[in-house]
Amino acid sequence: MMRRSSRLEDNSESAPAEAAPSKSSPKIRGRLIEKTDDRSLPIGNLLTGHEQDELRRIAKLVEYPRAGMTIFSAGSDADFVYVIDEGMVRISRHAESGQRHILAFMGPGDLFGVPDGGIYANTSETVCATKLYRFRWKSLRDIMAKEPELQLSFLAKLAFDFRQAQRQMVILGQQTTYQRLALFLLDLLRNSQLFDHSRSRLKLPVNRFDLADYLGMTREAAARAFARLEEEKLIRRIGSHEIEILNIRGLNHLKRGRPRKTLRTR
Amino acid sequence: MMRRSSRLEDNSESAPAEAAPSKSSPKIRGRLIEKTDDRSLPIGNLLTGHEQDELRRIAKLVEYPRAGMTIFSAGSDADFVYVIDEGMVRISRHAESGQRHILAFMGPGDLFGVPDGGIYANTSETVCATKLYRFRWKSLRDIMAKEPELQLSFLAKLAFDFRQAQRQMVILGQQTTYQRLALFLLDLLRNSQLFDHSRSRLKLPVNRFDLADYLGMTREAAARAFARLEEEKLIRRIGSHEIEILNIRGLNHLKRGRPRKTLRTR
DNA sequence: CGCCGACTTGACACCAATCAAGATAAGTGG
DNA sequence: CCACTTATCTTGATTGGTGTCAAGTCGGCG
Repeated sequence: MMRRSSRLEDNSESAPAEAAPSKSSPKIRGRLIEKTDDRSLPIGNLLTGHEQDELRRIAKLVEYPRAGMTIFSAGSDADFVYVIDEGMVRISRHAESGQRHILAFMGPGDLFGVPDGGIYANTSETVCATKLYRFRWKSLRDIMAKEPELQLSFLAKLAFDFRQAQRQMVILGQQTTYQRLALFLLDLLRNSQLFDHSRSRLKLPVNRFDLADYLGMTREAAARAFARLEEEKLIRRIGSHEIEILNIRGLNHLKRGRPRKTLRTR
Repeated sequence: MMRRSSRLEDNSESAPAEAAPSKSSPKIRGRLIEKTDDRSLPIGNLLTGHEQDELRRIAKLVEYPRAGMTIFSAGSDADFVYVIDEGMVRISRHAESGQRHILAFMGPGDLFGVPDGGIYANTSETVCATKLYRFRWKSLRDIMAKEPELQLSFLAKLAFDFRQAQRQMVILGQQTTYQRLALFLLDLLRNSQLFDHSRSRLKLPVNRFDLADYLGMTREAAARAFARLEEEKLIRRIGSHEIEILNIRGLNHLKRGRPRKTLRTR
């Protein structure tokens, strides 16, 4: 919505998506977007080998007990970098028009808050109760300067987030609302924390607000997109935060279909 | 493009945009996006200090004499990483629907072709005659493992591109076609190679095809957006690749205005 | 001069943003 | 436990924007 802008260039971070269980929904820790590497040890996978000890020295565990808490705001001085231990965070920014845009949902093991010119480019808020490892950026930089391996994992994380951003650009740029929603649901399906294969039930970790701002549409459009997918027997709504998947192949087929009418042959 | 603003602490890099002179337009080497640092030595700014020698050892200068040549395609094995010496390149990807989407325009000094799991995630094509420094990824990785400084500049480049991608996400997600176009033009204005302050003339380095695919619209929508800006006395079209800027403040005001009708107050 | 590509304009239909209102669920206090 | 309030989600009606199809213009090049 609205809000204004921000304009800072960018910052932040990255990637995947996860979502936030609203208060009503059960607490969910799953990641929206699947990654190939194991995330069982949030810090662990960031640091391989003995660098981990170095990192732990400067890490501080901080807790945010409720949803909707601000971790940092766009434009403020960026002293810290964070790695999620538990919970979920949304990275957002406001366009000059005031519209909020959610760039990514981050889950356990994800890193965010990389400074851009000394300040944060994005805003970061909890989406549920969350525990974070906090690193002073200066200290982290010093360690990285001595530990090429650590830098490489850092680089890999950044590269992954970058790819996610590019993927999201393509999604935002060219699909209809229900196609974007279908893509989003397909991403969620890959998360075993959210998708119960045996019953074909999928938990939706984000509310309609965040969903709409992430997919570049309004709440109403999101609701209508759900309605349309239901009409076409692809899904069945159980509650606002849970659906039953009726036809995965149908959902997959959607994203291959022509965006609107015919395929442009440029 | 986008701006490249300035804001990276260190160095910079990457991403943004430049454009391609179409065959009809005069050859343009300027960067779409202005950078603060001198680019006389494209490789130079990637490497500070003696790492430059190491890099030059494994660098090979390759030339692509014409526009529209493919440097690499998405999905192919990624053996090389490139740094632009001269010219312009567009980084694109195709959605499952078949639509092309241009993720970024890259100019001198920009780095691209970072592999993702051993293959290229995007396609890269020349937008005009171009000279590139080519690095074997394996070799570059070996050097980086020994040179933390080099890794840092690499990281900074990646971080900059990432921020650009995030900025583009916000643009794509929420503006109308003429607002997106206005933003694009404002970015171009920052490039002195393209904008003649004294006459208020701006050269458009990209054709309507690339423009539309970069801003997430059709050629027709792009043409109509130009027409609308002209109706509102903000610009005047001189040719399809050159315009006169009549009201910069008006253009700036556009991006702050409400996207469509009223400001949503969520 | 005629072809051909790039660009522009028009007509039309459809989608989605908006505005408004209702339905459902959650939280609060008695 | 129920009444009330509030937030969230859904549905409906309207309108404007933009994709699509089609036609026309402009400019370069043979």
